[in-house]
Amino acid sequence: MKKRMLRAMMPAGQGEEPARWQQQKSARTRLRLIEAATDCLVEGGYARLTTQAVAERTSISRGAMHHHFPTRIDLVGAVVDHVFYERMRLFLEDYLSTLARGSEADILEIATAAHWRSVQTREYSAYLELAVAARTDPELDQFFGPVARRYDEVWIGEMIESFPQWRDQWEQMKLANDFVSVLHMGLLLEQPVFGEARTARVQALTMQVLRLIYARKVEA
Amino acid sequence: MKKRMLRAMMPAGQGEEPARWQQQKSARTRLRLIEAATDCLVEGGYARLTTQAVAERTSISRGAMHHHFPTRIDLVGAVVDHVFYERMRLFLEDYLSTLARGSEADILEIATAAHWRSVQTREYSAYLELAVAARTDPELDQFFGPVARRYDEVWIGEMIESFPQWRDQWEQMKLANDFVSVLHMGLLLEQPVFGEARTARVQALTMQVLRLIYARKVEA
DNA sequence: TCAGTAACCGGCACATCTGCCGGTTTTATG
DNA sequence: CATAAAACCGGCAGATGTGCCGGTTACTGA
Repeated sequence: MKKRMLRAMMPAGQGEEPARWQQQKSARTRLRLIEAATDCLVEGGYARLTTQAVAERTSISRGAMHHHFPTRIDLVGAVVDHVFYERMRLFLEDYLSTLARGSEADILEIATAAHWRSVQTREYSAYLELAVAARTDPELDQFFGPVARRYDEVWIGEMIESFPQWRDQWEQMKLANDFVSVLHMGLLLEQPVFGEARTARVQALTMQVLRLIYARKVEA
Repeated sequence: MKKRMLRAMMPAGQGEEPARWQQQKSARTRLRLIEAATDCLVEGGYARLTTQAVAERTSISRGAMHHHFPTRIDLVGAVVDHVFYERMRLFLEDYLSTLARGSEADILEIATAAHWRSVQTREYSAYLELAVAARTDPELDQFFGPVARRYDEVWIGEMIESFPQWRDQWEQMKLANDFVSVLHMGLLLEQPVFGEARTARVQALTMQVLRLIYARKVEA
């Protein structure tokens, strides 16, 4: 089930804790470093994701950091994996719990609202920073590109599992999915200029389009 | 007419060339610096927009640069103005010339295609870099935010002039406009993952939605 | 208990970028 | 032609970031 799909995005060596205490401590330190690096990313952009800042923030010496991540790009690579994994995990957690709570709204609206919330998380901000930076930084893209494509595949599988209603129209579902992804990303970036009212109107339009796609009133 | 609207976005002191040769030379040097800075932005992101790189690229000494732009942020501010101005100018140039060429496609399709092309220009890449960097850099946002809002206002005026067909439904037009802006931005960023086929499908859907908005088949 | 290994420490050398400065050349003006 | 002003030059100090290294401490396994 979902857990198996999500697991496909899990960063290597982060499964259930192993018996060795040293490895456990190591994993905990790695995670602290990755989390701090993500903070830097969100607060200052890719350029301010610096080894020094991460060391200070975690109170971990640069030497210890060098032991876990010999170079900056090693850390960045780990951040890429972690951000994608957390992004999907957080969305699924939110979506499934909202669904379980049994809202009166229909599933299309629940899913879209959950996706919009997921786009406003710090993990998505981190993703955005990485995506834009990868456009101009081949070294980063070397990590980012493959993981992004993998994420896309896993995501599609996840959606197929989560939306049995679209069973006999997977193509429509994929289109609807791409549509919302693209639209929410742009909306997030234009939000500061648009303000609340215009943002809400575009979101209302989005819902109408999704219903049209589902009802096959527009051709995919 | 359009020229007056566009002029509202023109960077200060860049009108018709003045008689003084020295001012002319100064303006030319400033422009060379700004253009080079834009190149840096597009090729390496906001972080790689560095005074050194600009100096090297233009073969202008750092001293001379310091005369025109005392600090880096001064240069960045000029870049912001220039990028927004050029972005609008290029779109209008493309759109109006396509229109004048008298294509058989309808105006909605022409405008949307022109907008998609405009999103793929280096000026739009520069805009994107600035927009994302401004999210985490207050110093940059101090320049970017106001200009972005101003651009938005001027753009709306420009659209009202360019689309008399929407005369009695400006609200629909604005919604359609926001919709396309947001969608093309997201599409540009997701393109590397989506590939050509999925990108084209979302674009086809976009055209259908625009026609529905125009025909008032969806409520704004 | 006693090597051996993993985790951690902090300093050094090197590179890059920024802001600032004194000085030089070119153009404008009376 | 002389004087001022604008445009240009290149070097300096200071700050920041990176990779690397020898050394120290904590844990592991025989």
